[in-house]
Amino acid sequence: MSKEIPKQYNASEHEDSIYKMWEASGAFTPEAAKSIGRIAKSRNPKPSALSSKPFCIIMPPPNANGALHIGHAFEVALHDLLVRYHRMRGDKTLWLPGADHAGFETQVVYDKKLEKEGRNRFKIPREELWQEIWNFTQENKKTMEGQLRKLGASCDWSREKFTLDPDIIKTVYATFNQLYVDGLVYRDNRIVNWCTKHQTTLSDLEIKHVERKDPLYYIKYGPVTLATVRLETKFGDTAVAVHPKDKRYKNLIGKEIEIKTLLGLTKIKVIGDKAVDPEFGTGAVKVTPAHDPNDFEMWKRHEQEIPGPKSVIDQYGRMELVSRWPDNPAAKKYHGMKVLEARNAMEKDMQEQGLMNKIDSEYVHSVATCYKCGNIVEPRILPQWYVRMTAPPSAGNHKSQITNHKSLRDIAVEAVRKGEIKIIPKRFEKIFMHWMKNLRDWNISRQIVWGIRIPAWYRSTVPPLRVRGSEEGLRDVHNPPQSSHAFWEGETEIYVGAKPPKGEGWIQDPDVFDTWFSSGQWPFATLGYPHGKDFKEFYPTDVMGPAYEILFFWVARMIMLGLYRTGKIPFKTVFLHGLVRDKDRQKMSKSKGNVIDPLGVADLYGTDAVRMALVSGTAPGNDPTISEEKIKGYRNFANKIWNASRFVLMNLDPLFVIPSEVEESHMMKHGKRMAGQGVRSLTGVRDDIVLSAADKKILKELEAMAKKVTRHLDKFEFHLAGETLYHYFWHTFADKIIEQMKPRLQGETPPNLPSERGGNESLSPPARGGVRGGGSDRLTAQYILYTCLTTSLKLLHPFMPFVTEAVWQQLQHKKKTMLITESWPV
RNA sequence: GCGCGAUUAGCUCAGUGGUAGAGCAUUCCCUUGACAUGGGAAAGGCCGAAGGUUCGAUCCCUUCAUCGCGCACCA
Repeated sequence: MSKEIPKQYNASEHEDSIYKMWEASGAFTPEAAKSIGRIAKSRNPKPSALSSKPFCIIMPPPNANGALHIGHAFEVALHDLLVRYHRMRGDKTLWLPGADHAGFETQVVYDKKLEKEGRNRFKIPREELWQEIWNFTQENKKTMEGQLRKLGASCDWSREKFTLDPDIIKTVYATFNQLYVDGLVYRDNRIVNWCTKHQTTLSDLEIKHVERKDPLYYIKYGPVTLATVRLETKFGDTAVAVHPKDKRYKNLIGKEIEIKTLLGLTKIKVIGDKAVDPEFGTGAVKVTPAHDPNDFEMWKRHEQEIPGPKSVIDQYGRMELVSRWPDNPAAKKYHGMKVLEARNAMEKDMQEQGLMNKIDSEYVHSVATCYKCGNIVEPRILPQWYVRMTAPPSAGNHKSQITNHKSLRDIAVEAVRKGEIKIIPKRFEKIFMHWMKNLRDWNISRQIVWGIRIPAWYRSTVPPLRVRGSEEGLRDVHNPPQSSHAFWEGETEIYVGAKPPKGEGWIQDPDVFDTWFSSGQWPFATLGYPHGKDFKEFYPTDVMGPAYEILFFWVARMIMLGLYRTGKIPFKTVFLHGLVRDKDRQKMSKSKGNVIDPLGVADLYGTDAVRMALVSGTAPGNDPTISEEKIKGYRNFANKIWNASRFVLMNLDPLFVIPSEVEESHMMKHGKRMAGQGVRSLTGVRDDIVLSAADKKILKELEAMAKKVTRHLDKFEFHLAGETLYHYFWHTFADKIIEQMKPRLQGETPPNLPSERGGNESLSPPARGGVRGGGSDRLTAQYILYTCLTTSLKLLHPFMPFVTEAVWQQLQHKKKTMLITESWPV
C-alpha cells in the first residue's frame, strides 16, 4: 500500500473528486444526520455527544454581480467549519446556500459595464435592461456556485435560493402588505438623500459622511448676517431662523425683513427655532427646506408661518431657476450650472455687489456622500416608501404579530437585550444598541430597475406631471417609468398589492425595494414561511455569520422583520467576522493590486491551506490578515498531515490490525465502560492491547486535546481550536509520538522503553511482518498511532476537509465510510 | 460631538491576576527510511504612558497619548 501513496499531498488531484463524492452521497443534506447517528449508536449505546437536534445556518447570499473574493472564502471557511462540526456531532444539519440579486450594488456594477460599452441605462427600456441584468446575474450565480464547491462548502444545493425566486418575492410582497395594513410602511413626500450620479435615493446607511474643508460664507440678509456653506441654495430660502432666546435677534422674530439678493429685492420672514445654535457663526441661518434636511424639519415645525420648500436644484445637481424666475437675468445666468460652479460664480458676484461680509476659508465640516461613487448627496424632496422604525403599529387595523404594540426597533432591541439573540463578539452588541437608539425611518424606495418592484399602485385624477427640466427641454435622459418624481402630485389613490385593483388608470410604482428590505426577510423566506416543512424544523436558525460591516444593513433588519413577521427571532447567534486584509493590514482592492484571488491560491496551494490560513491567527470579529506566505505555511501543514498519515498507514500491519475493527471495538469498549457517565474516553482498548502508563498518558492527552478543541468550537473560538490542532498534530503527534513509536513498530523495543533515535542502523534491522516476541507491543504502538491519527483527522476535518478526507479514504476500512459523516470523537 | 476597538518579538497576530506565546523572517547545524512543503537548536519583548486596586497587574479600574472603525440633521 505504501508505494501507492505519493510523498507529497497534491491538493488538486483530490479536491474535485472528493467534493463530488460528498455531494453525490447526500452528505450535505440534513437527512445525512440519520446515518451518522446510526453508526455512532452502533458503537456507543449512549452517545452523549450526539443529538438529533436541528442545526441550521442560512448562508449570507453572495452578490450575484461578480466572482467570489477572499472575503467570501473566509466566510465560507467559518460557516463550513461550523456546519461540518455540527454534522459530525450528529445534529440534523442544514446549510442553505443562496445568491443575492443585490439591487443597487448590482445596478452600479452593471452601470459601469454599460458605461464601458458606451451605453447608458437611462436610454434602455426597462424590460430590456432588466432582462440584461438578469442574464448577467445568472451567469455570475453559476460561477459562484462552482466557486463555492471549490471552496468545499458543504451546503445543501437542493435547497438553494435566489433572492428573486418567485416564492421569495411572494413572501416579500406579503410582508410589505402586512406592514402597510399595520401602518408600519407609509408613503411620504419628504427630503431624501439623492445621488445625482446614480439617480436614486439612498437610505441613511448608504451615505458616508466625509470631512471636507469648504468656505463658510457670511452673507448679508438685510439687517442680519448669516453663515452658510451652501451659497447656491440661497435661491431656495424661505425664511431666516434664529434661536428664540437670542437677544440680538429677538425683536426680529416673526417679522419680515427686506433683503437684497442676486435676484433683486425680496422679503423674507424671521423665525425662532431652538435648533439654531446661537454660538455658531452669527447665530442666524437661512432656511432652505428643499435642499437641507435640517431646514426641511424646521419648515415642518413652522409650516403655518413660512412658505413651503422652493426647489432650485434639479436631479442632476444643476441649478434650476428659470421656471420660477423666467424673466430674471441673474436666474438665467446661474441656471443649468452645476452646484459648485454656481457657488463659485455667486461668490464672485456677491462680493462685487457687496452682499458678502466675509469668507472663512478654513471651515471644516462633514458632508454626506454616496457610499458607492463618493459624490456629494443632494437632498431633494421626493415621495418614497418608508418603514416606520420607532413607532408602534397604528391602533385599530393592527393585524401583526407584534405584541404589545411595540415598534420594530423595540422588539429587536429587546431580543438582544434579553439575550435571546447573542451577538459575538459581544462588543458588537453595544454598537448594535447604539445604532438602534438613533434609528430613523427607513426609505425603501429606489429609482432603479434592478430589484423587486414595489407592489403599489396609484391612480390619479390629474395626469402625472412631467418632470420639470431645463428650458431646452429634457435632455432625453429621463425614462419615465424609472422615476417616481412625477407621481406624488398626481397620486390620489394608493393601492398595495401584487396586482392592480379593478378599474382603469392604475399605474404601478416604478421604484424597486431597497435590496435590504427583501434580504431582511431571508431566513424565514428561504425556509418557506409560514407552512414550509423546513421552516417548522429549522426556524429559528442557529447561527448567522456575516461580516460586521453589514450588522446594520442586514442583521438588524433581519431581526426586526423576522420578529415582526414570524413572531420569532430569525437566529440565535450572530457571529460577526472581520474583513480580510493583506499582511500590511491594508484593505484589499483592485486598485492597490493587493487582492488575493481565493480560487487562484486554492489552485496553487489547496483549498485547505487557504481556509486554514484565513481561520487561524485572528480572534473573532477582528480583521484577518492573509498573505501567500501564510497560505504556504498551511499548505505545508496539509502535507504534514498527509505524510504523518502515510507513515502510519505504511506501518499498520494489514494481517494484524484491521483499522476499522480496532477503532470500532475501542469505541464499543468505551461505550460499555463509560456507559452512564456520559463521557467517552480514548484509553479503553481491546483485550489484546497492553497499554503502559506512558501509552495511557498519550491517549489521555489526545482526549484532553479533543475536548479542548470541542470547547473552543462551542465558543466560536475557531482560531484557538485551529491552533490547538495545528500544534498537537505537528509538534506532539508527528514530532514526538510518531518518533517514539518508531522502534516499537519494529518489534524490538520492549514497551515503555524511551525511544532512541536509531543511530546505528545495522543493529536495528527492519522488522516488517512482525516479530513474534514483540507482537503485542507492536500492536499497541499501531493502535496508539491509529487512534491519534483518526481522532486528529476527525477534529481537523472541519478546518481542512479535503486532505483529511483524502487520507481517510486511504484507510482501508471494512466498511467504506466518509470522514464527513463520521462522528465527532468526544 | 457621541460610541466601539487597538497598542505584546523585526513583521502579522494570539493569550493569561502569579517565570511571556505562535507563524513568518533571522542565525547555526542536519541530504537520519513518513515528510527538505522536513528535523534539531539559537537569538529576539520594561506586553503604549502615568496613576490606582492587589501579596502580586501585560491582564482589572481611572486618566492620557497614538492609530483604526462606527454613528451623527453643527448651518
